[in-house]
Amino acid sequence: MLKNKLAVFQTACREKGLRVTPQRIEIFKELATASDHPTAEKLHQRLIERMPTLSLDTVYRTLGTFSNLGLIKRVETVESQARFEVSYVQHHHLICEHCGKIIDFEWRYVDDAALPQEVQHLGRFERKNVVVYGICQDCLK
Amino acid sequence: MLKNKLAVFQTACREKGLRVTPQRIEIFKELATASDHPTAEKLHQRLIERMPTLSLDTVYRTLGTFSNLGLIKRVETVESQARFEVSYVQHHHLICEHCGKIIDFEWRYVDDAALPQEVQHLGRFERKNVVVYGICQDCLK
DNA sequence: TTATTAAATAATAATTATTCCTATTTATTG
DNA sequence: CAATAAATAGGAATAATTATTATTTAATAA
Repeated sequence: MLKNKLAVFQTACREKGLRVTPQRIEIFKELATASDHPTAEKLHQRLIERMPTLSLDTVYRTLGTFSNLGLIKRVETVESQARFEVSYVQHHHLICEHCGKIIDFEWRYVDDAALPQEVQHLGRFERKNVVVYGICQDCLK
Repeated sequence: MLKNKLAVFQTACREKGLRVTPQRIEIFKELATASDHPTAEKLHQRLIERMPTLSLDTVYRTLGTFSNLGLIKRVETVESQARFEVSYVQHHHLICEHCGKIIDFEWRYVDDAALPQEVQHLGRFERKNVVVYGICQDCLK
C-alpha cells in the first residue's frame, strides 16, 4: 500500500508544481508508515539514520508545505509541540492525558451530522475534528 | 454576572488551597470578560495597563495553574500559541483559517452522543471537543 | 545528454513561546 | 500582628519554530 500512497503523493506534488526531492519522499514515507503521530523533531531523529545530512529545518519546512497542500494533517493538541499524520480516511483523535498517546478512531455519526443551524450563518465551516481527552488503557493499569 | 463568576472562582481557589492574589483575580477577570480566546501574551498586554508590574511569567504560570484545576480551558488549535477561555457551558469551536478567529458554538447532538463502541475498550475517554475549520463570515466578504 | 534555472536544501543564526531560577513580597493562619 | 509557606517579578534559560544565505539539485528544453 505504501507504493500506492507514494504514487498518489508524487502525482499530487507534480500537480501542485512541487519538486519531488529525495528529502520529500523520505519524509512522506516516514510519516505515512508511522502510526504514532510524530513531531517534526521525532521524524527528524528517525530520518537522519538513513539520511544523515537531513536538516531539522527541512523537516519543518516540508511538513509545513505538505500540510498547506493538504497532503498531511497537523493534529490539534493542547501541547506545545505540533504532531502530524498522513490521513486517508476521515477520523478523529483520542488523546491520553497521561502519556500523550494519540489514537485514531472513526465516528461516522459525527462526520455525517450537519452542524447546528446557527452555525450556518457564521461562515463556511466544514472540516470537523473531534478530540476526546481521557486516559488510555495502558495508563489505566 | 462577573461578580458571580468571581465568587465561584474565589471559592474554588480556597477549596483547592490556592491563595487569592490580586494577580490571580485580575487574570481571571480579564479572561472571564474576554470573548476572543486570548493568548497568554495578549492577556499580559491588556493587564499591564492596570497592573504595570505584572510579569509575563506570572500570566503563564497562573493560566497553567487554573487550567490544571479546571478553572479555565486551553483551546486546542493548530497554531503554536496556546489560547485560553473561561468556560461554563460545554461548547465547541469554529476556527477561521483566514483570520484565526475562534467562535464558540454549542452542539448537544455531539455532547449527548456515546462514543463509538470500539472506543470503549481503548481507555476511559470523556471530554469531547469538536473543532471545525473553515472561513468566517467576515473573511468571506 | 547536457545546460539552464528556479526551487529546495543544509547549516546556522534568529525569533517566538514558554519555563526556570532566585531574591523578594504577600496572603493566610493563629 | 508575627510567622511562614506560597506566589510574584525580573531576568536568564530552554524549547520550538522560522528566517537567512550560500550551495545543491530537479525539472525543462535545447
